[in-house]
Amino acid sequence: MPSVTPDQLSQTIVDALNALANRGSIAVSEGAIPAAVKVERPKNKEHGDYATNVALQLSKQAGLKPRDLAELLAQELKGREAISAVDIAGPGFINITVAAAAQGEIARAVVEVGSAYGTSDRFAGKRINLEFVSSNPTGPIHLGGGRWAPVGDSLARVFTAMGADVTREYYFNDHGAQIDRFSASLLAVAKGEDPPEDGYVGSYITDIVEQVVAAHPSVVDMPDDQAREVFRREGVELMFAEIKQTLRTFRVDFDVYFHEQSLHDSGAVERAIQRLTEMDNTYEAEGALWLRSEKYGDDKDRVIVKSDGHPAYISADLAYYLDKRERGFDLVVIMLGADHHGYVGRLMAMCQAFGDTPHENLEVLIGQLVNLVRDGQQVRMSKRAGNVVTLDDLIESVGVDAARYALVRYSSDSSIDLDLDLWARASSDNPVYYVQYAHARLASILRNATELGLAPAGQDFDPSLLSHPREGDLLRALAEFPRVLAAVAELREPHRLARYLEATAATFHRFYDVCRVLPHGDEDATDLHRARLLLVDATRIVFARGLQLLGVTAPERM
RNA sequence: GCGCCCGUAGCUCAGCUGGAUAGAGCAAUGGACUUCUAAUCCAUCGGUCGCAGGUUCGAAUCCUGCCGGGCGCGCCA
Repeated sequence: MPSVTPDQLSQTIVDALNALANRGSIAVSEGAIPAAVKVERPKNKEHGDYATNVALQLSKQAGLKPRDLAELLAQELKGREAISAVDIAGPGFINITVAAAAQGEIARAVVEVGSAYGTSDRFAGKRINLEFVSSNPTGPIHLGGGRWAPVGDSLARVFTAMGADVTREYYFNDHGAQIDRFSASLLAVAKGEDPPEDGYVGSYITDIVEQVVAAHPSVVDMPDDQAREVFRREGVELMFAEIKQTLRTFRVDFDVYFHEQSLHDSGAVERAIQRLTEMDNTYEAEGALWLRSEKYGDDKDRVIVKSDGHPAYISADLAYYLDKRERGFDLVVIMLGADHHGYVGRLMAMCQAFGDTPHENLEVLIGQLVNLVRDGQQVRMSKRAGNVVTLDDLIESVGVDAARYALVRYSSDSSIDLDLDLWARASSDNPVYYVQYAHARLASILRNATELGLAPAGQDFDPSLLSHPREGDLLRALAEFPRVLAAVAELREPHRLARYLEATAATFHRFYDVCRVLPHGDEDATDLHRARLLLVDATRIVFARGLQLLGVTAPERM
């Protein structure tokens, strides 16, 4: 008997609908029957293992009352293999109970494919560029951009699991006025002066000055222009190194570190502007060159070359986007903090001005702000950075696993307050420990089984033995995993994976509480022991894979 | 003034892109370890889903208008 996943159940229902239509039992036209129907897991256990609302959806077209259509469909489904009971409830829901044997097969199916379980080819052939964090090299990574570090990385991992060809990219804004302010700030501190207006402050500035002076003692005797240049070059280099180190510590490995300066040096900016001009998407006015962004949905037209002849900030973004597309990416995703959401309109307009399709070739994801809370008080100032809270602050307070998990656990649409005391705690209050503990427990059972010389059921596996309600719950949870990964990829929402793992951890702990896996003392091992061991094996695989996709370690012991 | 995000239990947040009696953790109270990790489990308590309309078989979810909070609205980057 094949295993029953929600997708397979959906297919079974579609087949049943087609059978009814072909027989003329329902008057639904060929194309009206969907390729897939919604199969849900009812919250109420009395509503079976799975439920579908398809009778409610199709009743109007079929010219039948929902319950009558449900009745016809239920009769059609009843004879099907793997389905043990079909009931109609409420306005026309069809509640399905799956045969234990078919459900038990899920354990075998998971173990057979191992860590590949849940992957698919739905993004096969798609080349995706993910740009995230992209914190300026004028200071440590702040939490606005830092929130995207684990989220973007996790998305990359899931896209890859869906067959996509993914590039993680970090954009260094190492050109322009802010870098000037940065080097001016370094110089001022070196000379014992107050930093300039809009300058950068914080102990990290002093650190950099000390390092630059130590490496280049002569800098203190240079004229300001020369000294500023040394501070600029060396200071930015030190910030690059520090940012990369933070990311490495955080287990976020970028494939490309892209420097804004290179777009200006290579002439890419001019080429992009020329391209837009050829497409009649620019015009000159008031001494500046403008992009016709309003025509493509932006609030207003935007200056791309200022009246002083210097390119505006957006000009590099034009060139950068074009560069990504020319490198062959079908989809360009840019992840920004909420403080940059005002930029979305012009980015989308830019995309369209190049002849591309917004939301298809370019997506901009906005992450709301992250606050840190300690002792019930919002952490406002960083020792390091003076005016912002940094990713390093979070990592130092709670560790890499908890920091990654805490940032990836919530919808990016919500601003969040992270309680540092909670996330630093090694207890069940802390969701990351709760999930990791489930994995450690599973690993422990498998370890003990090995010591007992007991192996999971193999060819002789009898899936119908896994008939305990807790086993059914756990099997259905495992069957959800592919759907969860698909939702994460489609919606670009990795927090769904974290929530799934938490719910599945709870399901597993409940199973563990009442279903003894290994034989007691000198008891002989039965087929049930070995079947449950297979289920444990499958569950551990899902936790290991899920945690890996979140970039969080899956400990063997805790 | 305009735009984006949020508003769900005392607190922190989910809610499978419209489904059935709205969920979890924490906090509070009371239980469960001679057996695979108690970093666990069970029970109880806790709600006008910000407010008001609308759409339909059905709305926390979609639409409109208010209220409240966050963040933005530059020839800065």
